[in-house]
Amino acid sequence: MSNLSTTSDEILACARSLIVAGGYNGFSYADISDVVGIRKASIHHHFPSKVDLVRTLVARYREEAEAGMANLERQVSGPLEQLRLYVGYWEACITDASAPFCVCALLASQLPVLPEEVGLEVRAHFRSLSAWLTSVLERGARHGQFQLMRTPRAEAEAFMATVHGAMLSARAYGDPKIFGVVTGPLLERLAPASLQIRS
Amino acid sequence: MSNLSTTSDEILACARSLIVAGGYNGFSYADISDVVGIRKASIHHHFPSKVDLVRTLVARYREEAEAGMANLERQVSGPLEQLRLYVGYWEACITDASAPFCVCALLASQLPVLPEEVGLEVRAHFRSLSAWLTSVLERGARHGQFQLMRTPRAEAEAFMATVHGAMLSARAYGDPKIFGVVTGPLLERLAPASLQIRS
DNA sequence: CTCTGTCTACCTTCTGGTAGGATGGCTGTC
DNA sequence: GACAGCCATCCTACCAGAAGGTAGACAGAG
Repeated sequence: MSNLSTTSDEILACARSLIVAGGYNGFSYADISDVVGIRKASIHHHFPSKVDLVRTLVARYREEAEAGMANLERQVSGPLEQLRLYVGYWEACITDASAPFCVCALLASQLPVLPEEVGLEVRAHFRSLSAWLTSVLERGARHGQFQLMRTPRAEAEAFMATVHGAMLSARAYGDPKIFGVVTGPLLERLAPASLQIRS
Repeated sequence: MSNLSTTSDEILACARSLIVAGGYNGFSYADISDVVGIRKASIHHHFPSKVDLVRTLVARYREEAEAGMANLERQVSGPLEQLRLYVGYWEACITDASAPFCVCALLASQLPVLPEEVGLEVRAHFRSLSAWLTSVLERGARHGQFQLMRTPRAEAEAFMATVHGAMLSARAYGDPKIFGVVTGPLLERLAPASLQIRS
């Protein structure tokens, strides 16, 4: 508990970036071993199996995501501003290429070949993100800041799907700007210019 | 050239469904061998390397996609109806679970770990799909059937991203209906009820 | 008699995983 | 303070199986 970055943290961070690049079957213990500078067997000491490693990694990712949402709830008042910051977060990640894809979105695409335990964590992330977006949209609609054409839930699902699709397109084109092109209009549509003055 | 379904066609079809399930690193020659009922070595006779197999597979997928778009251009007059059929095609694929994901969308998510030749084909698909959607939206806007809030290109990118995101969500939730929930409003937004009468 | 498609048999490298030994810090006891 | 024991971490060495791929034999069709 002494140093800020323990070996197991390093392993998790490394595995995360490898998963973001290529998914569950896109990396091996040997890859981590190369990057972290540790033997394969030592990784097994921290995470007995690959499933353990990835389950832990996704669980931690989920915690961070929930913490991020809670933070937006506490520190940001306006629903529109909350969504803007959420999208802005990803725009920054993609632009600086630090983590240009959501771990759970990537893993979800391979759900059929994922170990069950990992799949469950991935699904849970989708549910919790969708639930938060739903609550933000609902509040925005109540306050008259958003004009929803559907139920908050449906709009939230569409919002989430579009953000994920925008990540994919940015990767496919190899152009971070496309993420902004796709997500920008999303916010404008929810809150037409006439309602945006107060934000 | 005698039978309608040659061995190499069977291999391609099998590989396609395996890729749709788990991506490039999610299947092996042995998996195909099991399904098709042929030895691994025989697969190598048709496709010397895995890269050959997947490149061919994606190239063929692209041909089919272009043929599908050309077909819509020829046989369907209204831009709105074209988009409706495009979305409906995927809705059907997802509902009957026959091919519940776009091969290129799935591969695009793993672009960083894809062999370069495959990556090029995948990108080409994104460009051609986006170009077709742009032209459909442009035509619809000219004819007054669509109300675009952005350039046709930007709307096309958003449309494509949302469809891909909807596939992902349907998979994540394990619920085909979510695809319709997300994509339905897409069309309504482009062509508000007041303009939809004629379609 | 060649060419296509399939086979068996084999190779090399990678993969996730295990066994067991060295090191070194922490704790409890005298 | 010295010492024993314990435990966490990392190591070397190994394993079985899966990965993609090759060599060469055989059968049948043209």
